[in-house]
Amino acid sequence: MAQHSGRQAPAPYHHGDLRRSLLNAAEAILAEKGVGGFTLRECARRAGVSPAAPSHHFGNVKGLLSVIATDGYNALSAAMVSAADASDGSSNERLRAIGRAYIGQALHFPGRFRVTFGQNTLDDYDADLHQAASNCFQILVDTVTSATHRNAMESTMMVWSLVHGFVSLVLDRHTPFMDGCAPQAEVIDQMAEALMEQCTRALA
Amino acid sequence: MAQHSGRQAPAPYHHGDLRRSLLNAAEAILAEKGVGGFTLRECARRAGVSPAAPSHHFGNVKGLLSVIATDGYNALSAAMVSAADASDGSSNERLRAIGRAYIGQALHFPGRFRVTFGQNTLDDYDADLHQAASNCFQILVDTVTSATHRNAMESTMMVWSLVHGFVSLVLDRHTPFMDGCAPQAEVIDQMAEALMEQCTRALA
DNA sequence: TGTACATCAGTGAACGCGCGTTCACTGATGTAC
DNA sequence: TGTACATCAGTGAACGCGCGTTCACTGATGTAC
Repeated sequence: MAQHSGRQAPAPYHHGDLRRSLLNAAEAILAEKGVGGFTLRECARRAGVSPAAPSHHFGNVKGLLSVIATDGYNALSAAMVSAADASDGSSNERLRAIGRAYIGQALHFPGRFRVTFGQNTLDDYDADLHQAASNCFQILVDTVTSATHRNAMESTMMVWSLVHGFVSLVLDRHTPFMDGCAPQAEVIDQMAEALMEQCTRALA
Repeated sequence: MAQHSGRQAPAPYHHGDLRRSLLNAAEAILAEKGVGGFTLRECARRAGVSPAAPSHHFGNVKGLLSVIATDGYNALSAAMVSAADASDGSSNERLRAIGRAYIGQALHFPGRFRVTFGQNTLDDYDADLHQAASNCFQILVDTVTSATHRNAMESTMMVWSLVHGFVSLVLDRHTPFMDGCAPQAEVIDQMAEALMEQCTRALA
């Protein structure tokens, strides 16, 4: 790769940052084709390296997908926390904020979302992955709990199921509410907002 | 295949009912491995025929999956209608009944559910498929509409997202509410019931 | 500062594999006369 | 009823393909002295 203009982060090795490039390529493929359409060879191809290169960074295909899933949980946790903190601070607004954050992360990073929450073909004993998933769920539980007087677990699953179902339907193109009209982000956002509104009402 | 005891439906051809056997095998594979793990060859293997046999009934792999998806929509429609009719008839009970029916179909026939609602690799121009999907959605819309005074489309997406998200999380093993305890159907049913209760409250 | 060596990132060819589909075929079933 | 023929379900070998991973390797970078 030729260097572009200006000072960049020093390219430490041959490629620069192949690990990052491979992860980016992987997310792009996952977004386009889903987990079932992902191959390590295409990932290498898009990053411009030989098919053997990824093994130096991730071992094998499960290793790479596990890293993406872990990153996905951590990014989602960070997005939810910062959205809640940026809200007006009422427990209800915090709840809506993390709902929006979940939907936003899924729709903006569908590749990551699909491997994070899709049918699990990852290493069941990856400690980092478990920890990241557990942290993420805890953020949801805590926020929901402080926004409702109802059963905490039921309320949490209510919120989670709702936002998870919505983004799943949107990503998988089951969107009859958009019939005909081109997939405009605005229509989706409005619907998401309406769902969160109904949801907080149910938990009030 | 040797005939078993007693009179059976007459075996019309060589295999008997290969078409049905292939569909059953396909659903089993899809339930175990998801759409990404499905192969036509394994399907033929499980049905006990050569790899070329399925092409006589379905053309190719997309053809088979499209039939399963169409069947999935039709079975879901039938299940929702009969559940609603078997309820006490109040619009709220009808709504809960179809919610339960959706969850029940998905959890009892996960293979079918995954291909019906998963990331779409099917023929976009399959008229039967479109019709079945459209009918199915209409049943949902009609039932929801008569159970709420709120915006029909928003309410419909609320119910659909909720049940769809819940079964997706359960099928993909994201069930922290069952932490540790073996996956008991009872725990899942209780949670589903609680979610439907909260949902109908939101729409009341 | 120079030099020898260890480490490490990436190469490219090769492996064995299972896949979807095609093909000419076989043999059973159905039908016209 | 018998017979010739058409139809149809399923066979099994073969095809070309892309896959994940392995392997010995190359050449750049880092380090000890």
